Amino acid sequence: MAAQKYWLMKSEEDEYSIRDLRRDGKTRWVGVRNYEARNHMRDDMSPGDLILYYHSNARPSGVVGVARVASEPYPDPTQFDPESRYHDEKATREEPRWFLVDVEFVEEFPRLVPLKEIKEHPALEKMVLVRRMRLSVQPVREDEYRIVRELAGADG
DNA sequence: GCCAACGTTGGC
DNA sequence: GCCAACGTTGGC
Repeated sequence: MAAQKYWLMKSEEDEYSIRDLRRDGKTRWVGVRNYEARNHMRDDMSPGDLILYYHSNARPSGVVGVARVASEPYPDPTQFDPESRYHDEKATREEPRWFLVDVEFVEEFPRLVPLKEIKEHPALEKMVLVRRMRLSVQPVREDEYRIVRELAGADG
């Protein structure tokens, strides 16, 4: 049994919020078009990994809940679809460029943990979220995951 | 809506 | 392979 892994994934609140994920139960994480984010999904994610769900472009932005990786990585079908906003004309089915995983709802926190609070927390200063802007899929350490959940007032 | 950060593209 | 131009992310 492999060690439990943790991630943080960003979604614009207006685009696909944690309420949308709760309603749907599960969704394809389509539209990631950044290589580093893709590599995390394609190379390192496994079913059962836990995800801090982050609302960007929100008021305020922050971590709002937990989701779980619910599939093995596979090619993002929107890259092949000329009608999609995520279409990539350089991608082929023989050589897909973009990969994703399915993500399922686990919990919405009693309260949002604002980015500001994460930035100011001494034990969270090494979080990728704090150190790197503009990375929508990123690894999280177990202690960071635990602290964020505590800040959110989540049970367990 | 503004704009800084920063990843990607393409000319050379 | 460098790097300027460009486009996007995402906080505020």
